[in-house]
Amino acid sequence: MSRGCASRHQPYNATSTIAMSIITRFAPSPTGYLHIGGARTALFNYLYAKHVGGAFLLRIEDTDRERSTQPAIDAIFAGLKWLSLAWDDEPVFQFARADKHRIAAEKLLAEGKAYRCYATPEELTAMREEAKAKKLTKMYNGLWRDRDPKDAPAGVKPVIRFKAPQDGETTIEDLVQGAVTVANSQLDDMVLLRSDGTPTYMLSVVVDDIDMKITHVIRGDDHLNNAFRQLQLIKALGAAQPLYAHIPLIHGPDGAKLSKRHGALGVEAYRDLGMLPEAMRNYLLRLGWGHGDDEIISDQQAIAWFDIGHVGRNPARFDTAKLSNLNGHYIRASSDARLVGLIAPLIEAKVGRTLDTEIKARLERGMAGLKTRAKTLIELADGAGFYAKTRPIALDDKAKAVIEGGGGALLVDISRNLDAVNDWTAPSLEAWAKSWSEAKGLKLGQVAQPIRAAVSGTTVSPPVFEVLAVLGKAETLVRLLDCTR
RNA sequence: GCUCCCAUCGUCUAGAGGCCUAGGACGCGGCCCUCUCAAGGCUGAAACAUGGGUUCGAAUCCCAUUGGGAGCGCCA
Repeated sequence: MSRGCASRHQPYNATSTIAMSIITRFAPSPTGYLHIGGARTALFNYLYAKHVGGAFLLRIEDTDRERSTQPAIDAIFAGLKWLSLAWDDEPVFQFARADKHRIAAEKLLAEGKAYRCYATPEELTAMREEAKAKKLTKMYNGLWRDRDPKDAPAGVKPVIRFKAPQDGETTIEDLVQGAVTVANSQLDDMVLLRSDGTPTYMLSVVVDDIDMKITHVIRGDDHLNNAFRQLQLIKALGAAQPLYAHIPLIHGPDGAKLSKRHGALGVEAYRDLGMLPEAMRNYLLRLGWGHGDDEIISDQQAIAWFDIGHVGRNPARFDTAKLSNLNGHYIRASSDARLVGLIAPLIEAKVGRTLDTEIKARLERGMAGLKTRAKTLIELADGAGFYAKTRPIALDDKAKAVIEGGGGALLVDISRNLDAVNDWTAPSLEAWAKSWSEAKGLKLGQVAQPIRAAVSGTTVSPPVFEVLAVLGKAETLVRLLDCTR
């Protein structure tokens, strides 16, 4: 292939042995549902791993005991499964690995690469204010960095801080952003172990990524600034550094950050909105990544084509209209049987009873005409409702107007003549309607609309003669007669 | 405020110095098809943020400006 593997920023030969053992990971914190940005991050990690024949791992970052919840963990699993983003191996739970993290911190302490800090919250606040006044980025001023531990105040439990390099600079060769350099003087000594002995996120991520042998860290670019500190830590721990790919965040339709308070729905919300998982995947893939003029991209193609080099560097806005369009495409492409299975529960909830096999068979026969008219499964279920309703069919206002506006008067005549039609197929019903309306001096629409109104209860439906064929002669005639009374 | 990142139609994007009179898709307008509504086909309007360089040549490379975004916790 002429594009793909050799990405623009990739600093190594992708065909080397390293490509044989690529491992990516998705590492959400279970403090809420799997939101749309997380889903895309997971998708990119999954696709890249599959593209190179590597592994895609899942790690639940549940070290924040206050905010992590089991329902959130379940939601993440459910969301990934719905999207068919299957992870390899068992998920890793970060909190369960706290001992490993602590040992790493103690190792650094023993090697003089970390130190105990006894600064009080008041001192920290003062440092922050001083840093702000001096127009500095960093906050911690190294108060305990070189102080003799003997000076430690009694009764204060210390945190362990990383002794970060103070001179020089740190550069990340980011696969998406390119080389990004920051002066070490901008980075302060981060906390590794809290005073209660629990590890912080920075330490846990680094240790886990090392132990899980992660080769490619693909995540939101809100982590780009963290990457510098993490890289320093990795070096201090003597581990091999991973390759980073910081992908831009997804914004809301108005360009503002997509947050939980600002329209960032969980993937299950899109499922409930009637979106198909393959539409979601296709949409998310195209948000921040492109492959020439291709828009409709199958899973197989996505795996074959996905490369980090073509991930865009600018944030993308979430566009519901395009998602809907894609969803409509995938609904049309779905099998009739699958769609019946997906909308049956929705229809059942609405009509208040279980659909029997006869109704389901009717839905399947009518599906070809229904599915070109829906952008979501909700719309599909709405449009299919009349096939499942029991008579007499309730008419909506527009349908009522058609019947009462003169259409109803034709129905007796129509039903009597239809009774004589023996070849009950859409083409022959249409042929009958054309000749009958011509004979009566009416336009086809003047005949078709009253029939549609009576039979579907609405003024919008699949082609009406197709509907009659799907309904069958008996059901059609009783529905027509219902409207003549 | 400080550090870092980003900038092509309204939106998602193609673009790797000459293939660009800037392509595709969604959305929007028109036409066709037509029993309604869709789908489909054809078609129209619509963008390289601004200013300087570099170069024979810049959407593309460099700098500045402007505008967005992210991060600056004993959160993750």
